[in-house]
Amino acid sequence: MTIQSDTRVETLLKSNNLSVTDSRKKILQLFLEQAGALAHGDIEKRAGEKFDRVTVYRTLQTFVDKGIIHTIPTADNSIRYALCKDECSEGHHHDHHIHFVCNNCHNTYCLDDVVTPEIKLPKGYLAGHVEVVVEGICKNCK
Amino acid sequence: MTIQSDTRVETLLKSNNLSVTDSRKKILQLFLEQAGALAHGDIEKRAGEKFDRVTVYRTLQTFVDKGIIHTIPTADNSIRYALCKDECSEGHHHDHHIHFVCNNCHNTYCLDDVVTPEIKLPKGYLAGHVEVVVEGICKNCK
DNA sequence: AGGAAAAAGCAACAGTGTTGCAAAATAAGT
DNA sequence: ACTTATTTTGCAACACTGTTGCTTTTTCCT
Repeated sequence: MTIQSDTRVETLLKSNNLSVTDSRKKILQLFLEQAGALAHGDIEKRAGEKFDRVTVYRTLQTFVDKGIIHTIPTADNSIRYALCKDECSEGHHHDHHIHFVCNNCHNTYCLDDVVTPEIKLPKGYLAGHVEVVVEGICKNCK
Repeated sequence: MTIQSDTRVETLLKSNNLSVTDSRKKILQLFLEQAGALAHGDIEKRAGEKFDRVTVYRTLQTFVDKGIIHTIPTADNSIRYALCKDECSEGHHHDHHIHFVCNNCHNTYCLDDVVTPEIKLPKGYLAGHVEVVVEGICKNCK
C-alpha cells in the first residue's frame, strides 16, 4: 500500500484553502490541459456529463473568487474563463494582458506577454481597468 | 391640411431603405435622445411597455445589419448598442473608437475621439478587429 | 471512526434570445 | 384613394444560461 502523493491539481487546490473534491479536481485539470480559455459550456461537455450544471457554475465562481481563474468578456455574449498567472491572489487580479479570439477555431487565448496599452481618455474620465480583446487568426490556424 | 415633413428618424430610416414603423421610430428616437449605449432591457423599459420583446430584438438586429447601430461587448455579459457615426454603412462598420463603462452610473459611452491603439501581437497571430473597453468613472459621476 | 462543516445534486425559477406562424401594418401600383 | 403584395408585428412556444433554496453526500479534522 503506497501513499499517493498529491497531484498538481490537489496541491493547487490546497494552497488556495479549498477542499479537494472530484469536480474541482476535474475542472481544474481541464484548465491545465487546455491552452486557451473555456466557457461554461465547454467544461460541461468535456467533464463527461458527470457534474451538475450548478456545481460547474459554483466551482467556476469559487475559482474566480480565489484568483485561480479570471473571466474574459467576449463579443458573443458568453463569458470565458482562463487560468491566472501566479501573481494573482484572492480578490486581487493582475491580468494586465490582452486576450485574443480566433475567428477560425474560436479559441480564446491569453497573450500574457502583450501588456494592455495606456489609453489617453478625454478630460473628466477616470480610467480603471482596461480590457483589450483582439480578434483575428491565431498561430495554429494560420 | 399641412404636409408633415419627415422627422429626423423617418429620414434616417428611409435613407437605409427601411420601412417606417412605430417601433423603429420609437427605438431609433431613444438612441438619438441618449448619449450612452442602450441594452435590450433598457429599450424595453423606456419604450413604455409598448412593443413585444421579439420586435425589439428584431429591430435592433435590423439596425445592426444596416450599420445604424453597433454592439459593444461588456464584462457583465449583456450586449449593449450604440449609434454608429455616419461613416458606417451596411455591412461595413468603422467603429475604431474605444468604449467606456462607468462603474458608478453603469452607463456605456462611445469615446469617438479616442482611437484604438495599435497592438503588437506575438509572431504568428494575425490581428483583425481590436476592441478596447475601459472601465472607470465617467465625467458626469466624478 | 465520528461529527461538524463544506460541497454536490436536485428541483424550480428568472432572464435572455430564437423560431414559426397568423394577424396587422406598410408600401406600391392603379 | 383603394386594393393588393410585401413587410413587420405580436403571440406562443421553446432553448439556453445562470441563480436560489433545500436536502443529501462528501470532505475535513480530531
